[in-house]
Amino acid sequence: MTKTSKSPHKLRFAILATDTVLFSKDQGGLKVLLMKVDRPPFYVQHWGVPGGLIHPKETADEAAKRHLWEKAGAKKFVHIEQLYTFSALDRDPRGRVVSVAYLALTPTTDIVRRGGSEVRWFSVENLPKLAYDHKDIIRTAIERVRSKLAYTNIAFGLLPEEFTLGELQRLYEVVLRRRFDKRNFRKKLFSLKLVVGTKKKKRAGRSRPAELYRFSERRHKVVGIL
Amino acid sequence: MTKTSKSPHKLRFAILATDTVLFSKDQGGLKVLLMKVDRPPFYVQHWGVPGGLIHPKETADEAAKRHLWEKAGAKKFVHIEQLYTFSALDRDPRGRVVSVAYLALTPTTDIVRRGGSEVRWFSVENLPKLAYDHKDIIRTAIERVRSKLAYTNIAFGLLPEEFTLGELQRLYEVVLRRRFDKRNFRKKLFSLKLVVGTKKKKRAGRSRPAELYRFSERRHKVVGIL
DNA sequence: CCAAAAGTGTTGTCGTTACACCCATGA
DNA sequence: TCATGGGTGTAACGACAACACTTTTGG
Repeated sequence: MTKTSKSPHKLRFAILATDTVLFSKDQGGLKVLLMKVDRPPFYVQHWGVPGGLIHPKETADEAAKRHLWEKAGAKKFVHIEQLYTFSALDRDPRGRVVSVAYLALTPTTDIVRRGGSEVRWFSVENLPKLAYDHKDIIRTAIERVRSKLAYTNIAFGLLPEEFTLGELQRLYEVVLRRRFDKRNFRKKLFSLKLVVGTKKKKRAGRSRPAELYRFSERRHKVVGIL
Repeated sequence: MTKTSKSPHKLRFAILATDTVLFSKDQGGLKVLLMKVDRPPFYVQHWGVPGGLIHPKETADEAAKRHLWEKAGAKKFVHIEQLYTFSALDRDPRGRVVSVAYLALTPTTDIVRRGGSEVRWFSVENLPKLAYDHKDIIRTAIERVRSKLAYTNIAFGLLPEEFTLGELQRLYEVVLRRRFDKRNFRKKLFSLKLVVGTKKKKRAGRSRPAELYRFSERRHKVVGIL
């Protein structure tokens, strides 16, 4: 029973937006992409996740992808999924805005600078002042990523096509804030046939070169890992 | 970065609604509450889940609860959670309506008849013609309930305060469409301390009376059951 | 006494954990 | 040759699966 039409203006009180939490990782840990928001009187020198209005002729998914590209210059995100819809009355002090939030993952920290506001990656451990309800949105997104690492293969969204098992394990360790046993971790990935070895080696620094692996499937798949 | 205000009318093209999939169970299995929709030319003799507009002064959650009560007379639902936001352009042929869908659970099949359209419980195995995208919404809701039975205690939403372990097990069996071993099933529930016995007995028909149990906590809690 | 569902323990298997040493490389 | 991270197997333990008989009641 979705309701109605002829749509008097009174029914169309709300503005619809999307907000997308885009994650990447570097050796330090999980990063979120934020843009500077500088809107007195409420949000001077605050930051927020990229987002914007949904247009009349696009779905929420389309809007999320478009804004990621237009606002933040992020194009190569590998995974995007709907996160939650935030509808608190006062989430935007300027008026009623309902936002469909998304979670996206990218293997790189490269972003194309396009006009507009400053864009930066922040460590999730050390976020700046956030505008609107973006703190809630980001918290929800972090919880989602954490839980999904445990029972899906989404890690592929945060790693390049080829990676070492050390990199993969470090990803799990920094995001989930716990340590794993190297041998058991590898055994699990192999027994689930989640990764396959290429024959290539990657040398890094002064230590023994590691074999490069790739995910056997690079689409979202639920498989109990932990 | 939720956007903007002063809100010219052009920005407010969409109508916001909620749609709620309310489940209950009887001995046959999972039931969904549907209301008759009779809107020529598209949806003659179709059915849909209860829902309606979000008001300017309420959140999506509030709207979902209100409509469950106002439209369907369902008051005693025990659990409600946001499911997914559906925003396809043509989901409502009369105009752009974005719907925040909810999933709710109730232990009883009682509903208070209030004015308006006919309201009925349908088995999820045998749904009628559905209006709008309600087939998608219901499918999504069924998947969600199934997966949540496996790793949370939401079953409490579908059972009365006191129930027998046979009832609980049958609930799992009909919803997940598989059989469980009685002893292992009970062992698991006890070892997780999910249920506690009252001393009361329930006699049913001509067989041995079963002890009544209750959930040790009746709030949503994630615990690996299966 | 028969039918129907409730209730109760043990054993084998398989997955998870814990654990320590050698290898290849660059400095 | 030393420091760094890569790579490998095994044994103990615990969780899960399989399995059958006795109990209580109403008819």
